[in-house]
Amino acid sequence: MAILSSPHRPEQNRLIAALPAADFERIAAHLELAPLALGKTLYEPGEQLSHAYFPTTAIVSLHYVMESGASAESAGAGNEGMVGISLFMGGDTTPSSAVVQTAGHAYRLERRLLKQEFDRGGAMQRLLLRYTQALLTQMCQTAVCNRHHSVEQQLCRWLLLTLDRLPTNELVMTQELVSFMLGVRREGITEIAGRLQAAGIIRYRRGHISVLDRTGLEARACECYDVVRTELHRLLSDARQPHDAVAAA
Amino acid sequence: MAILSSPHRPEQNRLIAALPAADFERIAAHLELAPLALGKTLYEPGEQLSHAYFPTTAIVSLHYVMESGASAESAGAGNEGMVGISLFMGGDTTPSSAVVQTAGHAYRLERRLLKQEFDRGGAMQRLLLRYTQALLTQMCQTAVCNRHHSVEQQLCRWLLLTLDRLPTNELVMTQELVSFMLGVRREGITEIAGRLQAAGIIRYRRGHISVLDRTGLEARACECYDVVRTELHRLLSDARQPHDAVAAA
DNA sequence: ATCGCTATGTGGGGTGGCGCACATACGCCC
DNA sequence: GGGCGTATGTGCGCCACCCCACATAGCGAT
Repeated sequence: MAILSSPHRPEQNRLIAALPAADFERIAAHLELAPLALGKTLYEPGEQLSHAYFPTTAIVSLHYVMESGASAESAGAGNEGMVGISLFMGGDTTPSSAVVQTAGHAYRLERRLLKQEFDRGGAMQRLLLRYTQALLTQMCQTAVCNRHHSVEQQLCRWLLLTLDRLPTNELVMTQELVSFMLGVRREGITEIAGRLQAAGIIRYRRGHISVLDRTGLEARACECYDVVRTELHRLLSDARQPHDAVAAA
Repeated sequence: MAILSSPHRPEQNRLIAALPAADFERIAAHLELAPLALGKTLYEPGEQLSHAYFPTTAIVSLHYVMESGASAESAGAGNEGMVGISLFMGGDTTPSSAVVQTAGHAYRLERRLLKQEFDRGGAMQRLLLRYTQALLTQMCQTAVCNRHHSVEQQLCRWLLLTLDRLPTNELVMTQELVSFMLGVRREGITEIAGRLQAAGIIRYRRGHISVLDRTGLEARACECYDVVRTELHRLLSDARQPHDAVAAA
């Protein structure tokens, strides 16, 4: 219960951290720390968010549930991004939902304030649009990956992407939950996890998965991990560049 | 060779048609008609487009080609949309490519003019962002569809989406090309097409596919078609609403 | 009308992932 | 520290889809 000197800071979210001081200060007072419990649904299809969420330690899965009940993740969002694209893209809602995949915290910003800040056309807009493009890449990659890559490759990709959003090398996560995220059978995950453990790449016990050999994981993952990671880095690393640096080209 | 009184008009593209007169007139003179030949690549991974394309009769497939050579479409763009999201989203490039799937025409607008218009923060920005959200929905749906639905369902979905972008009920398209779009085996398409023809839903001959029974096609397609279509309609039908009509809520 | 390229048809063998039905065992809670 | 709920392990049979190797036939070009 660290009431005083909370260990939480908005800058733990990389989008917020990338904001110029002036922009940050304008919204800082309105950023509200919210604990996100595992399994909590941030929004359901067609439901409008009251706030945008900027995760610091939590990870949120953008999920689509089909009529049959089957589902799959199309992308995830952790400290590198935010949840609530539709608030500034103009659609207000989406047909997908957002579920907390790893418990933790996020800072949230009221819808109107986000929109207001976005409409200034400054750094926040630039950042959010670039992040949205990174999200597009992630979804595109998920689509193609689902088509062509084995479940083992996809599991490795997913573990790496999740790991990149965490400070430790341990995921608090049952195999059942992982299978839910990937939209595959739980038994399939069990079998593959067994293989990976036998190879010394991961170690797990009930509800915990530790990555021992990141390189090994990368070797078994498909190219999709690299594409998503590289593209995210590219889009956000030079996010402070002037809006139309391209005009120089 | 209708040199005089060209049958082409920019308003055949629904995004352009949705622009208010003032915005349209500002760019009208700069819209350049471009023929898009089947198979032409508009951009490759990492390559910056010089123009944004607003298809009228052409259809462009947003495609991702993997290291292995396998590939799949993550979304398509026809007269309901445009090609060149990354020009205004700030990333300039994407890791995917864009290939002409159905020959036809598109109006193109120079990169700088598009960006300039986008940065006005007016109707064009609103429209492009909403369209981008529709594209996100399409990719998300493709991802989940690739995971859970049969090739037959996916083919039906794809035929319907393509049909919606065409004035006729006939696709000029070999089965091989269709299989390339969906990222599946050509033989699989042959077999399914045979079934659909036997059921009187389609009729085909070398390089041509005619849809005879749209309802039958819808019955065999997965829900994904409806989700994508409905969401596109929702996002673009009220695109003329004030930017923050939501504030009234 | 014929030729030849390319699109379509067909079959066989292989396999990854699914669904189901359990056995086992970890670890939290009392 | 024993018990129980839940997470993990395992073994089937099955089917959609894959890969490969051809046979056939439509249709444009000459």
